[in-house]
Parts: sequence; structure tokens; C-alpha cells
Amino acid sequence: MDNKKERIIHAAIDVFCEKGIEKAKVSDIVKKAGIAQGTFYIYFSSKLAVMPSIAQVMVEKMLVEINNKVKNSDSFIDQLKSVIEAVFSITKDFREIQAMIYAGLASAEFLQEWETIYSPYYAWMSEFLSLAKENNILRDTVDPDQTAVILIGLIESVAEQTFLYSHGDRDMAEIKKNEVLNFVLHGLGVKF
Amino acid sequence: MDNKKERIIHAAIDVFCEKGIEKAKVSDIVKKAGIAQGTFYIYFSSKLAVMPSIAQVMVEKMLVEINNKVKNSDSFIDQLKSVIEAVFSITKDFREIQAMIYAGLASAEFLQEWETIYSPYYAWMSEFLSLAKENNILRDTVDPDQTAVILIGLIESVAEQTFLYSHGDRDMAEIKKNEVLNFVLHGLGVKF
Amino acid sequence: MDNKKERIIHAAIDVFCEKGIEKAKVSDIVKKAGIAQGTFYIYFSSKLAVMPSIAQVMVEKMLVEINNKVKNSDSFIDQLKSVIEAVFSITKDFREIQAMIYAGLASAEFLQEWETIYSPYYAWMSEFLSLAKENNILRDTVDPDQTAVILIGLIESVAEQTFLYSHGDRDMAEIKKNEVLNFVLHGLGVKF
Amino acid sequence: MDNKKERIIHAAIDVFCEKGIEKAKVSDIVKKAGIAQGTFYIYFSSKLAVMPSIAQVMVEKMLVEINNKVKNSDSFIDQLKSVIEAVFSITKDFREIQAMIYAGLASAEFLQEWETIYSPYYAWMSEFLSLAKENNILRDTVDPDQTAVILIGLIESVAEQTFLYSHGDRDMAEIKKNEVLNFVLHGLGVKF
DNA sequence: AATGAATGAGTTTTCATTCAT
DNA sequence: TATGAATGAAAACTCATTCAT
Repeated sequence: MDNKKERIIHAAIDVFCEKGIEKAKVSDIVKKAGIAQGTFYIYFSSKLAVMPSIAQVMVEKMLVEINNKVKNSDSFIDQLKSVIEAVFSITKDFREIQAMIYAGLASAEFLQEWETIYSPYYAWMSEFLSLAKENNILRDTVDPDQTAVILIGLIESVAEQTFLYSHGDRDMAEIKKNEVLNFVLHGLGVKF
Repeated sequence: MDNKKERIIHAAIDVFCEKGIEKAKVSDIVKKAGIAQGTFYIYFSSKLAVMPSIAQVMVEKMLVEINNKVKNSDSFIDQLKSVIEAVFSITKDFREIQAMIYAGLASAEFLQEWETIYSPYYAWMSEFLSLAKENNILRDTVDPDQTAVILIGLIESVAEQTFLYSHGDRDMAEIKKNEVLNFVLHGLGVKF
Repeated sequence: MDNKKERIIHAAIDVFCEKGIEKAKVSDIVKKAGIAQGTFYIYFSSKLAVMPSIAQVMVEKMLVEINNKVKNSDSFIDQLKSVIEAVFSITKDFREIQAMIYAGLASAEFLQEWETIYSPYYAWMSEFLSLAKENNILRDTVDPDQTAVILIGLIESVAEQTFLYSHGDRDMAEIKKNEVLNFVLHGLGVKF
Repeated sequence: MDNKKERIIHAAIDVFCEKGIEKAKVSDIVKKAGIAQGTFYIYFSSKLAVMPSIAQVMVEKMLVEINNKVKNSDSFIDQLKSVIEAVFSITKDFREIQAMIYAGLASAEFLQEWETIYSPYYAWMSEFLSLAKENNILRDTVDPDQTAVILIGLIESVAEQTFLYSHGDRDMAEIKKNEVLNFVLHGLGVKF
């Protein structure tokens, strides 16, 4: 059943979060998933081969979080705030996973896959900017596709940096988010 | 000789680039460095303990590249262009290492060290912005420290994305750099 | 259907030829046989339990080949030539299987079975010699049963050696066959 | 030290003899050799990779046994008897190893090696026959190289068959040896 | 009878680290 | 300092066999 594959992926995410990248073992994953060691290898050829599936889940989580936070009725600025909130929130919970995925990219035998997996995320952001541009809220020179990449990279990297160095300092996160919002608003040339 | 330590660090960089974080072995590193297995442990207490040294080298490389490209006599915009050039250039050559360092950060233990290592990089950028702000080139609301983090994250992440997905497409890099420059100029509220 | 059992045996022969004894898996056999993993165990109690059936098939092949080649109307020498031809021919095609069966013998459990399986082969050869002896063609001291073992061992081992070390060299096979024939004729004390 | 490699090879021979092919484990071998598990892999890349070394030792054992038994002062017939004794003796003690080596040959990635390893054995036998031929003891048509192969194959295969099917029956071995001797004397056309 | 996903004990294999030289 | 063979605990991975369907 595909149920088993799901369980492996989610167990893998949990274990990586708890134990960190280096110390996570397949045996931990299967224990958490409640399956036999051998079953793991029916679904994934090796420990590394789970990564694309994890990335997929992370993208899904991100899109769900964004959709939960961003209300169509809100103003563009509020929507942007919500996007930043969403990215910070997911990054806080899954910072290690994100780092692991980046590292996984490096040793990629999967490059083609990664593009496919991430495209919905970039596509959403691009669409979000397109809409705003059509509504004449952004400067004319904004290219939605290019800017989507910039926005995602910018927000994620600041979020990572935030939760990496300021464990528990809640104010710091708020300050960072505000600073990001402010910079992005100017970067996009948002008309108030 | 300190020469040996250097050789270990550079061999480690090479091996991590080639094999990725999971598969790099101490035996590969020492082979490449041309030293004995045991010698490694004279200079580094463990395999992970090389990481800070690698990060250090990367930061140095980055600052050297920036100092080579950025001329004090240039206008702020040209200097910014040069910074972007520098970051893209280093990222192109050492993308895997950057990813690895991010992942290495995750398995912490060294957190304190990391901040010390990276601070010259952030400090340079902050100083760069401070100077521009004093010269009234930027919008008043720019906070140099905060914005340094934003700028570095933004440029690096786009650079990574560029070289990860568009192997060899030279035009793509140019387009991305321009787009980044444009966005940053607006984000900083640069007065032309 | 008994058809399935046949398919398993022949698939097993193929797989053992291709992969060798150590690396052959039940999963390979069932894949080749086009049946489910579990079905294997309906027909054979374990992986090793196929071996006797394989040996049986090999003996049958050998006897069929001999019966095809050896004509009753031929002279003894021509019949002997044909026997050598037959053994060389089968060995050429199934060298790996023969070796595997020898190895399989080692892990016994089935010793009794093996004797039963091989006896028709030895019996044929013994009968062949008995007839010649009755016709006064062989030296008086030939013991048909003992000599059958000698003859089979002799021909098979040279054939194996031939096809193992002289891949594709057709002349070599002819030379070896002639040498074997010559030696055996003297060994049997054949009266011309 | 090369001492370790030796110990692994001899432990491997012991274990294969005791446990049979299928059931021998690397862990058994290292236990018997008195070394660590990992040490095995310094000297041999896998369990199968020990085989050529084992074959080498077997050839050496055989030549030592032959040299012990065959006295130059003996008549050719007595020398031949001693050769048969030697081959039967070694086969009795290491039948499983021989079978394993044959099977190993089948899955050969080592074919080239095997020829080199076995050549001293064939060379000895060829030289043995050459000498007898020069002394006019054999029929003129004997080709020493070809006949060496025939002789070795003949004696070994009967010996294997003997110890496989007549466990403990000492008389049977004697009968077989006599029969082989007799057949070979005729085959070689030995002049009494 | 047939299936094939699941099992998990058993094995191989790895590799960071040590230590006698 | 430098060496590199040796270690062995720890991990990955295999695969014959079972069993619910």
C-alpha cells in the first residue's frame, strides 16, 4: 500500500528533525514508521533516495501554510506579510530539513526531479506577483518569474539565519520579518 | 608544518565538492592531501571539526573576490554590481561547499564559532551600506546590519539557484544578475 | 499445472548460468519464470531443493544428446567418438551448471538423491562398455562399472577445461577431442 | 604484515571445509583468523575475492603432496601410483574446497588469474610425462601437455566421485585407485 | 493454486578513530 | 610529528521465506 511509503517519508522527516542529519539511521526511521527494516528498501533504494520525496512534502507543507495564511480578501501588503509569516513558520519548524535538502541537492543524482518538485512553489509566487502587477500595484519592470526566485530566496535565507542564530528570541524574528517586508515592498515598488 | 593543515582543508573542500557531504570519507581527504590517515587527527579532532576551517576559507575567498572587484572610486551602483558579480562568481565555483556548510551548521556544536567566522562578511556588507547611507544614497529607513543579512541571503540564494538549474547557460546568469541588481536598487531605495 | 514447475526449473538453470551460484536469487528465478515469489514455494520447499531437479534435467539432456549422436550401426570407435562429441557439446552449453551441481553436491543433504539421478548416466556408459566387452573389442580386464566412472570423469573434465580456457578457439576443441579419443582407446585396450 | 593475509586464507579454507560453502560467513573466517572484521576487507574486497588465493594454496598443497610421495628413484609405474595417491589424498581432505573453486570459476571475473594459478600443476604433470617419454616408457603418440590435462582431470574426477559417494569405505578407494592406475597405464601405453 | 508485499534475522560492509612504531 | 595497519562498533542492506488475500 502507498500508505507505507507515506509513513516512511513522514517518519524520515521526524527523525531528521530530532536527530539531525548525520545521526539519523534507517533503523530509526523504520522504528518510527512501525515497519520492518527490509520494507524500507522496497520503497527506497537507499537513505538518500528519500530526499526527493521529503522535498515534495516540504513544498506541499509550504503551499498549505501559505494558503492557510493568505486571504484573497486581504490587501497585497497583508498578503505579503502572510507569505513572510508562512515561510518563517515553516522554516522554524523544519530548518534542518531545508538544510539537508540543500545539501542533498549538491550530491544530486536527482537534479531533474528537484526542478519538478519545486516548480509549484515558484509558480505560486510568480502567479501571486502577476496578479499584483495586473492590478497595477507593482512597478512595471517587475518580471514575475524572476522575482519569484528572488523573493523566495530572500525570505527563506533570512528566516534560516534568524532561527539559526537567535534561538528563542521572539522579538528578533519580528524585527527580521518587518525588515524583510519593508525591503521587499521597496524592491517590488509597491504603490501604497 | 602549518602547510599540512592547509593541505587538509583544501583537500577536504575538494572531496566534499566531489562526493557530497554524506559520502565524503576521511580516507579520501588524506589521500588527496597526500598525508597519512593518523596525521589528520593531529590537526583536527574529528571529521566535522574541519568544517569551521572550511567556512573560514570560504569567507576569506569571498572577501578577497569582493575587494578585487569593488573599486572605491566607483559609484555605489557600480560597486553594488561588483558585489553581485563577486558573490555569483564564488557561488559558481563553490556551490556545493556553501550547501554543505549550511547542512554542517545544522549539526551545530559549533554555532558560536560560525557567527565569529561569518561576521567579517556581514560586517563588510553592513559597513558598505552604512557608508552609502551616510552619503545619502539610500532611503533613510535602511538598517545596515539587518539589510546586510537580507542582501547576502538574497544574492547568494539567487546565485545558487542559477548555477544549480541552468548549467552553462551564460545568458541566464546575466539576466539573473540584472534582475537582482534592479530589485536591490529598489529595495535599498537608491537615489539615482 | 506442472508447466509451472518446468518453468521454474528452466528459469533456475538460466539464472544460475548467468549469475553464478552465490549471486542467484529466488527473486531472479521467479521473475524469469514469470510467476509470483510465493508460487516458487508451492513447488519447491527451498531454494536448494531445485538443484536435484536441475541435475535431473541435465542428465536427461545428456542422454538425449548421446542417443541422438550414437548410432547402433556404427563401429565402437565411431560410437565412442560420438559420445565424446555429445559430452563436449553439452558441457559447452552448460559448463556453469555442471560446476554448480558439483558445488551443490558439497552442501549435500541430497546425497542419496544425487546417486539416483546420475545412475542412468553411469548405467548407460557401463552398458555401452559391457556390450563392447562382450564383443571382445576391449581388453579383458576392463570393469564396465568402474570404467564408466573413469570415462565420464575424463571426458567431462577435459571438456570443461577446454571451454573454460579457450573461448571460441574451435580448433582447440577438436584437438582435445582427438587426444581424449586416442587416450581412451588405449586405456580401454580397443582392438582395431 | 603479509602474515595477516595468510591467516585469512587459511582460516577461510578451514571454515569452508567445516561449514560448507553456503554457510560460511566472513565473521567465521575472521574469528578463526583472530583478526577484526574490518581487517578482512583491507586484504580482500569481498568474500568471493579470497577464492583465487585459496586456489593458489590448494595448488601448492597438491605439489607439496606430490613431491613428498613421488621418489625420483622409483620406477615410472610406482611414481604414477604415488601421483594417484597424492591426488586422492588431497581430494579427500579438501573435496569441498575443490568443488567451491570449480563453482567460483563459473562466476569468474578472475579467469585470467586461474590459468596462472593452475599452470604450475599442469606444468609439473607435463614434465613428468615428458621425462617418461624421453625414457621410451610411453607410446610415441603421447602429447605431454595435452595428456597432462587428461590425467589430472581423470584422477581428480574419480577421486571426487569416490569420496562423495563412499564415505568411509576404505576398500572402495583402493579399488578406484587401482582401476585408475590400470586405465592410465594402458592409456599412456606404458611398456612394462 | 496463486499472489506479492512484508518480514527481520542475518550478513556484509563501512569508516572514524586509535596506537604502536 | 608522522605513519598507516588495525580495529570493531555501528550501519546498511539482503533475501529466503511467510501469509493474508
